[in-house]
Amino acid sequence: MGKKNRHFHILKLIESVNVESQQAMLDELSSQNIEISQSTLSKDLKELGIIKIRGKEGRFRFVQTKERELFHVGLMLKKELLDFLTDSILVQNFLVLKTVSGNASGLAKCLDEIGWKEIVGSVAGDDTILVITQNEQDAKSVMSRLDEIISSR
Amino acid sequence: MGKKNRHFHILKLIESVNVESQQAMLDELSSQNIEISQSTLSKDLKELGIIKIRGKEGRFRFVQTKERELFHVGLMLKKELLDFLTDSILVQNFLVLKTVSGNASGLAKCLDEIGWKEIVGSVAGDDTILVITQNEQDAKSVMSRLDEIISSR
DNA sequence: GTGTCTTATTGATTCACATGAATATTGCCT
DNA sequence: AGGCAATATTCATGTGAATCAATAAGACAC
Repeated sequence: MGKKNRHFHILKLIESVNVESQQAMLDELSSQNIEISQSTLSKDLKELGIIKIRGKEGRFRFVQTKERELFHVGLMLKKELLDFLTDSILVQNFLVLKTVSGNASGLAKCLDEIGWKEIVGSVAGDDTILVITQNEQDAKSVMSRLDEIISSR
Repeated sequence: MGKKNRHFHILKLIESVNVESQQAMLDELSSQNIEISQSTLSKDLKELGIIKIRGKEGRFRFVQTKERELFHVGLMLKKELLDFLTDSILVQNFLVLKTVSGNASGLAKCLDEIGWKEIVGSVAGDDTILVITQNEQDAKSVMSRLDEIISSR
């Protein structure tokens, strides 16, 4: 069972079951045949941006912080969604992004969430995204930021 | 420069420039500051399913085979798109797949292209895919195939 | 503060993957 | 067939990620 899948299960876990400690999580995961050590779990939680808080009645809960969700979105952009980007064209203060068919909307949403300040908004079809910026400078900036991420893959 | 990005450039290359040998490719790539050995290129081409054929006038060309494009789609499903799958629900001969918002269409297209025989067709919205099969048995089969891929990530 | 339960970090290890040099194989021309 | 150019494969190596055991650090009750 891979790491990604384990993360998926951990996220499910903190939403549904009431776990109050990492040990409880380990037990739950174990019952799903996911056997990991406490140190690995601790790192997983860190990666996922999950923290422990004290809810009502003094009970503990684990929740995912917004910052880290965003961090996660950033990773997603880097590792996955950009694989579907096939072309980018600069047109004045617009950036036209071409993607593998069907993936424009997903990539556009991701760009939205990441909230780069240069981007005013975007419209997505099936395989094309129109990214709108205030001026040509900003459009260029977005393009180079994307290029940078892409070439590091 | 990562492998994925290199693959991207190689695919671009065989569409635009007329390269008739791996050596020519290496030179082209080199002019883009991508320096790799011939053995690495050979492996890249294999992964991408690119073969050498003799076109008109006896000139050689490199093209991507359909089989390998499909293989690539399979990898994409495995490595990337399935990350956006958050839930799957079996309803008689339907499978309802929930995804991260915006990614339903991309995943559905991928499933279409992969052409599993159990799948009659699919409809995708923003975050939901309805996969239609002939009967409950087929729907179950699709679900377990997806599960298998997911848990191996 | 002390002790205990919980979580984070460190250090060592393993493992998979990517790569290039060297070599083998293939395919083609004569 | 022989020989050459192009491509594929093998083998050894390096690198980074993932993991766990052990330990440190932190939180909290008393």
